[in-house]
Amino acid sequence: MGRKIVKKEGTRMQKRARRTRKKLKKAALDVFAEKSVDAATVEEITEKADVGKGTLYQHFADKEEIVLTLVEDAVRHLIEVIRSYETAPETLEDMLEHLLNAHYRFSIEAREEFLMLFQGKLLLRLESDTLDELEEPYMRYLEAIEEQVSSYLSPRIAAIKIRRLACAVAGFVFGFFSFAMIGMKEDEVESSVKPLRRAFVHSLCAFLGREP
Amino acid sequence: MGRKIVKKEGTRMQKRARRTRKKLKKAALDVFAEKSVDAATVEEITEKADVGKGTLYQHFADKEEIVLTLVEDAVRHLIEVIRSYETAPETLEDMLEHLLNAHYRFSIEAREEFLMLFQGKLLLRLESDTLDELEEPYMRYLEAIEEQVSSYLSPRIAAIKIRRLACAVAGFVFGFFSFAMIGMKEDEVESSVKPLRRAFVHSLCAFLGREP
DNA sequence: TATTTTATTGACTATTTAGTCAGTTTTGAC
DNA sequence: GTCAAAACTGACTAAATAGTCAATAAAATA
Repeated sequence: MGRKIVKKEGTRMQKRARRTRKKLKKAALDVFAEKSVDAATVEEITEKADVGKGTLYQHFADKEEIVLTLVEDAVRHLIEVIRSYETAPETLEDMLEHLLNAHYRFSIEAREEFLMLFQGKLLLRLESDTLDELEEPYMRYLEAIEEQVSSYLSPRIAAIKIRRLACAVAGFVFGFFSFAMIGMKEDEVESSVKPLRRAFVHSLCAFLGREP
Repeated sequence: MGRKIVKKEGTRMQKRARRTRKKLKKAALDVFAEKSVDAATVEEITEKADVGKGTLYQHFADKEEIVLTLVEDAVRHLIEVIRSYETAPETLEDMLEHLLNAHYRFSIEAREEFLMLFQGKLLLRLESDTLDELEEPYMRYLEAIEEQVSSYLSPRIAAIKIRRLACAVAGFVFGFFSFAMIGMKEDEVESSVKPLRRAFVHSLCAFLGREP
């Protein structure tokens, strides 16, 4: 019934709707970064967005859909950051260093997205009663990492090895920050990134350097 | 009021209570391994344990307390595994390899504990509205890793560097498995552990090998 | 066995929360 | 201006869920 059909390419009205949707997404992201997705409530979101509760349901079918939307946005953004560099890295080592840097930048500049993405609930799903629609963006993310490194590798290198590399990169970044947030002060985290990055990059190169 | 005081060191009755408590803990662990702690319900737990709902509240003050208890148990168990070896590793490299092995064994042999421990919700808490009582076991865990490696290191080495190492180990293990569970098949995960472990251990040694 | 103490139970309450919908406001068309 | 369409609203409903408590069962004691 009340679905938006008619008209077509309005201006004022559509602009308003887009603004509202944006406010909702921003508010939801903030909430999801603080609490687990399960613990967050729809009213927290709409209140933070300063809109009525019903408005959320005009823009999203249910809570699940806004989560999915935000995760997809965040992954798209992260992939963008991963793919962006002024000059293409020369060597595999440089590329890996770029990848770790990119993740670090992302964790700083898009803190909320980073926190939301890397809540384990989203990752460690086994008997997922929730659709694995949510896994799909994460797979795209792994594939984006693989795409970046694969051009530096002999095409003879086994796909599984590249997959391992991607898991190692993603896992290390995500895991390290998780524990660093518990065990370190803010500034210690920052100063830890550089030396560990070098060491980790070296190990990954060694890993790939062996037989294909 | 209804608190267990009197008597002292009963037998039949206390045994029964202990059995019930054990059933509750086992059931709760299973549930928490599958769903996020937030999403799990008390009735799911008591039903799985095959006891009345009220029984849980005789053994635990509230949901929070059973979570905390389980996390503490699991961390104690993980630390035990980390500390156990027939012959003490000779070198730092061996010790690091042992640590990664221990984590892998733990993830297999105590799958439920592993999954519960490494749900991001438990890790990535910032504005924790929940008490940071939950963080304490994780800190103990980091410290247990530090304790293991520190005997191989010059006492002049900076504490922050050891902390970084611990975060790197914990983060890598936890993060790698999280992503591996999405991106790999069961058997691929297993075969990926060994080569990555070697590479990672090498890099950590290199990391510590530099200036103290 | 009769009595007391402890453990267990599950119906019940109070609260929270996802999702709805009739009514209101804003925008657009004429 | 008037009317229609779209966006927004928040009180409301239905369902779920944490936690309680009077009643019951099991065990210990005398």
